[in-house]
Amino acid sequence: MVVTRFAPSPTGYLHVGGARTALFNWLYARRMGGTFILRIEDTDLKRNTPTAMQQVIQDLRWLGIDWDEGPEVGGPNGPYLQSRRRDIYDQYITKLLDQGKAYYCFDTPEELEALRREASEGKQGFVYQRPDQFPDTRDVERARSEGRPVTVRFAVPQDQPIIVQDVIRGDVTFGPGEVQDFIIQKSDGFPTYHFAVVVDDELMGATHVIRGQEHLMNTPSHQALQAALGFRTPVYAHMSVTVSESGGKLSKRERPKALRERIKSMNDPDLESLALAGGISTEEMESFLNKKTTPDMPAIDAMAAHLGVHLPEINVVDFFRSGYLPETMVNFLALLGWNPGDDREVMDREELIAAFNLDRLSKSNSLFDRKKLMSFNTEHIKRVSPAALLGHYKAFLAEIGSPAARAEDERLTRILKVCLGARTLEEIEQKTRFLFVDNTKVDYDETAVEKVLFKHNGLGVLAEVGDQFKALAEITAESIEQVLRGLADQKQIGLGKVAQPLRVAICGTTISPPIFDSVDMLGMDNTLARIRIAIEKFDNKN
RNA sequence: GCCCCCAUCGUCUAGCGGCCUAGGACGCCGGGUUCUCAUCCCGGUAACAGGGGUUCGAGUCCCCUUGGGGGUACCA
Repeated sequence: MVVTRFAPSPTGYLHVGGARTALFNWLYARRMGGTFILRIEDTDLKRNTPTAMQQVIQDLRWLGIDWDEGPEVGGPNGPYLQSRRRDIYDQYITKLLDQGKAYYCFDTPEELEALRREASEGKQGFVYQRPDQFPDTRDVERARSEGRPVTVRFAVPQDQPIIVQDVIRGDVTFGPGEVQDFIIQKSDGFPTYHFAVVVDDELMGATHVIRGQEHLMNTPSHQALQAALGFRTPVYAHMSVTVSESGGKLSKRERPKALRERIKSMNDPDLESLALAGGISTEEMESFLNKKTTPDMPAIDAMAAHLGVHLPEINVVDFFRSGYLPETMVNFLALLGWNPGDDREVMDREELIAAFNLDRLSKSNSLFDRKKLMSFNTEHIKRVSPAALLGHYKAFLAEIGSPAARAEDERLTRILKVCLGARTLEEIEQKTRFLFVDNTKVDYDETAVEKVLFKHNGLGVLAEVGDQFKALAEITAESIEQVLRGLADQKQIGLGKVAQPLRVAICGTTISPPIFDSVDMLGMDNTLARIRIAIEKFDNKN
């Protein structure tokens, strides 16, 4: 029986790197008919944010990654929040202490820092000196009374090499002395990650640990701990890392960075109103631009929205808000460091599960290519069922607060149908926003008006279109098409010369779904009203 | 500094000693379809990081160099 787990620390939204790790573990469990566990690693009080767990859970749900054990669903090996498992960790810490396999330390962070600095100045690696005699309980009491911090360190056996058998990388050997003693219990009484992960993976029965390459160096420590506690060693798979276009690990810092660069590239940014939009002070803005501090994500998002700039998506929720489908994300993320071994690329969850295995994971890092992601999204928009697409679209509209969110399903279905070929849901929303604004509130694009209405007798043609529409008995996309094509033929001009003025009149821009559908969806009354308004508004200016 | 991992088109990758004059996809460039945008169709461009071995034969195995990434926390 295969048991895998995803163990995020709740520090904020789930980012794509974490989503990929979750996905690989989930795919493997599903492929093998095993169990997938969600465990929250909240052992660092300083880093945890209260809502982060909910955000991570939401993001996983959106992706369609479900868990058999974990928060909200329970399970036989709970609790699934490490902060609620303190007594369990304490038992094992005591055991190691009693067996002389771990020892108390009283160093202050400052002392350790000084030792490290000294080592690096001498171009030496820092090695913690294990005392010849381990402190006893009296020493602990004395240290406590002196106000010194008390931590517990694991004494890593130094006589044997430790071999990590990684399914992706093969055997990786760490010589004796290369793995040094490390803290397993912090001075606040919480276990460190290294300890909690080992205990929980044992107790929860994890058979396979699929995680990022950044954990490879931690693995010998974990194995030493497993040996000392008499635990199994799970199968390890250290995946390649996903890097961003700007080089380096795909990081949450990219969004603030992109925004900062954008602001700095503006010749006269209105910093005051921008700070206001972000809900931060002008001092904070100053500090942000000088790379001293970074406002929180909502502030960054708000400022980006205020400027109308598109920040690179990093968190799963960013992709949702940009109009990507969960199917796209799952497919694309799965192909970052894995492939099915044939030429298939566009796949749904079931196909991925059926094809997934651990032997086809690649060793080298991969770059997150947004262009390819977009092409995958185009494919999935065409591939998912109309009902599923409608569901995704409604969720998207609600998330971004679009006025279209209130539209009936039938109307939205029509919109999706005529927008097939769109690359993102955002594109569809923007392209059909004109359907949801008041006739008098159409936002006319200056260059579009200039280019289409003022040239080639655009307004004149528009007036004729209006006249013919008024005379139209039956109103369907087909009859509208007949009118427009007939008019173009009659005037010996291209259809574009007829369609574009009409498009600008009803949409305000030169971009919309096919004009016949656009008119039909808007309704003839509204169309005639907008034609009249456009002519009144622009005729005298020509 | 030390330790570890990695290395095929711009990008994701196929390739597990001869099937490779290196395949696919995205991008890009050119052409076509079209009422706009997008889609769609056709064509093209483009890679085995460098140097040594091993072998009858190396993209595929070994070593070195270079480059990239990661680790070196009372973060996970």
